[in-house]
Amino acid sequence: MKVVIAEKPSVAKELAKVFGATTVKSGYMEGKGYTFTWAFGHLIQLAAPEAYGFKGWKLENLPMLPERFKLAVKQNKVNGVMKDDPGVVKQLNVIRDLFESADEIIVATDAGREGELIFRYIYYHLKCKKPFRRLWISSQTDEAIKNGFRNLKPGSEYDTLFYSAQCRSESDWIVGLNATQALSIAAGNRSVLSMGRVQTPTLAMICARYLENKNFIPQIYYQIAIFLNKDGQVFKAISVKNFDKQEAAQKVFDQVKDVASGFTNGGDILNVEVKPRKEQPPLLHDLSSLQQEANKRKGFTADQTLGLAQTLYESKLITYPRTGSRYIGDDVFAEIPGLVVNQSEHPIFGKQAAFLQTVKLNKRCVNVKKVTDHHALLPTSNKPTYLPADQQVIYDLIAGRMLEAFHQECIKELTKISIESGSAFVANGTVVQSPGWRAVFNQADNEKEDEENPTLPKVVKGEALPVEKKELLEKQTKPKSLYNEASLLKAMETSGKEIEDDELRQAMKDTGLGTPATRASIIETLIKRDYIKREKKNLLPSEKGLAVYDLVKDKQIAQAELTGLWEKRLEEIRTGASVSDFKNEIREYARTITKELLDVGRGLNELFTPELQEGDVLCPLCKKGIVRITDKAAGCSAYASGCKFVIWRTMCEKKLTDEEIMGLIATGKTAVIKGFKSKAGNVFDASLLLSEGKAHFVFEPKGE
DNA sequence: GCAAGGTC
Repeated sequence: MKVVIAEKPSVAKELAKVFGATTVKSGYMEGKGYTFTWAFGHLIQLAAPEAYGFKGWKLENLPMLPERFKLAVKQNKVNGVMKDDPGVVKQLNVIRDLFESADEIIVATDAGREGELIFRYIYYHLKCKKPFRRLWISSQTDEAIKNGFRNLKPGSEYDTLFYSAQCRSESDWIVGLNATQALSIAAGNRSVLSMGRVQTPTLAMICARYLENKNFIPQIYYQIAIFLNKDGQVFKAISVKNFDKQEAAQKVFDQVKDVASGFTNGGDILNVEVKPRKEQPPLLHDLSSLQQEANKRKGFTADQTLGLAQTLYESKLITYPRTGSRYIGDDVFAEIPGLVVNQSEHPIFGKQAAFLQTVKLNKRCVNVKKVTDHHALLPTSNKPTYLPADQQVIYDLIAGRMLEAFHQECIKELTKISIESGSAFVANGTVVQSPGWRAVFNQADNEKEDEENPTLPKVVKGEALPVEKKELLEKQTKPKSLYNEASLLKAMETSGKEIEDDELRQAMKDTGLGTPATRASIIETLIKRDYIKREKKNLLPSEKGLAVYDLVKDKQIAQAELTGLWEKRLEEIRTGASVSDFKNEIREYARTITKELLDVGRGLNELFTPELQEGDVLCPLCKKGIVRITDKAAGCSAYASGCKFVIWRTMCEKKLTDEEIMGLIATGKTAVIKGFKSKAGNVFDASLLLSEGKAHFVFEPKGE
């Protein structure tokens, strides 16, 4: 018997269908001498530090560098305790039994690095020794599946792909877990200060943009606007030059030959330039562009959009959503006319669907070389009947984008009129002559230039027109806007584009920061860690996020380029380069970053220390308010009362043991002060311990 | 209590 294992149930079922294996069993399907089973993504993952004896978060464990990594079943948290995921265990048992009875395994996980890892981790975890061959297809049409099965590859051909995947996985573990624990421990182990190859550069991007925006000093500049009249139609022209100084602008303003200054026709038309501009339709959606569009239009978060798309996918209304490709192959293109027909009744774009049936389809999105693990998002041949409003929005974005992508160019006419009236002016206007793909959603093009005319009258070179009005405009330069989810997702995708090195940039372009499937969860992680928060549509760093950013911004772990560097090496490993060289470098880097973070992380203590104001607490002895003294250089704060007792606490002070506290209490007095709030938002109770002329505040975070 | 990567 041959056992086919897919990455997810939907793919296994598609494959089974093509083979006519229709008997449905628990966790697999069978027929015609084949069984088709599936995983749910990563069932097996690298074991947690505890598996290597690293118990708790302790300085002496760091850096954690397991000699050989162990594999473990994916875990879930149940009532605060990690347990093997029961659904995963059940499916693994199915897979184990099938593998045991198999003559041969056919690996049909997604055609990519992670797909290979998903299978190999299961295979090695089960200690399976059966021979396996690899199915490598990037679409699930019958033709592609049949072809793929006729061309199964020896499993060993993908060994180097597995090594690169394993390196990715282990490196993220080594760097992420060590850096996280190092920073958290250094900052006093009061909360999780997570770090990672993807999340930290993402945080850095948000913080850097926030600071740039906040510290931006707007420059004032001046322009002059004049309004000309052509047979009753008024249009606006702007001075060609911008002026930094008001006086210079005023001088030009005074020279304008307007009607009020006694010039009947003071605007000389020097030139009229008319240029057509063709706008190609946008590419089909991948997950990231869908998330961006849904965020821009409807304010959906990346996470919401992913969830809605997943539901539509499970209802078989759209193709696989976690795709990073915006292209399809010729096999899928053959199905497009039918899919277009399906949209003919659609209330928003049914007419355009009907129109598309009468013209030749634009093949811009058809390029099988640009199809990666999965092709671009499309509606399926199933027609939705009723959908909840939010699902409908996502469905429409996908179906509408399909119509746009195969539609015709939008043709615009750009007109530029050059005018002389004391000095040089220019009037710009754009007229859409043929909307083409823009007719699908019929939405205004929001990328119009500043001060542009909606329509311009027909004027000819050599004419002179009256200048009816003039205005002196005071303007300000604007900072780059804060990140919102749409612009952040885009920046995560293309962070490679700002890299000079060509090869690096190429490696970066295919991957970006994170993957389509994980970007939404990276954003959610940053929010969960209190590093960033949503404010209206924007993503803003918190005080905690900024403090962490400030400590790590110059380190490699905060650079988006790190992913590019890794990708380049991983690709080399895939083509046969040494695995151990890379692994050794990663270990070395983990030692370095651990040391560095342990060192600088102490600076974060400040974040977790309550801010006391004078008068907040009265000294139990002299009844006077306390004052805070901070010595930034030493990284210490002290609190002092007016009486002979000096109340103090240093930031870097060792936490007192229970015995020590009991000893203090035995000799002195205690007072408990409740509910201090630190900058990071943690609430503390403090015990004030008085002893031998000194007193200590002992802060304990609440509810941890 | 940690990463990033999949997917339900």
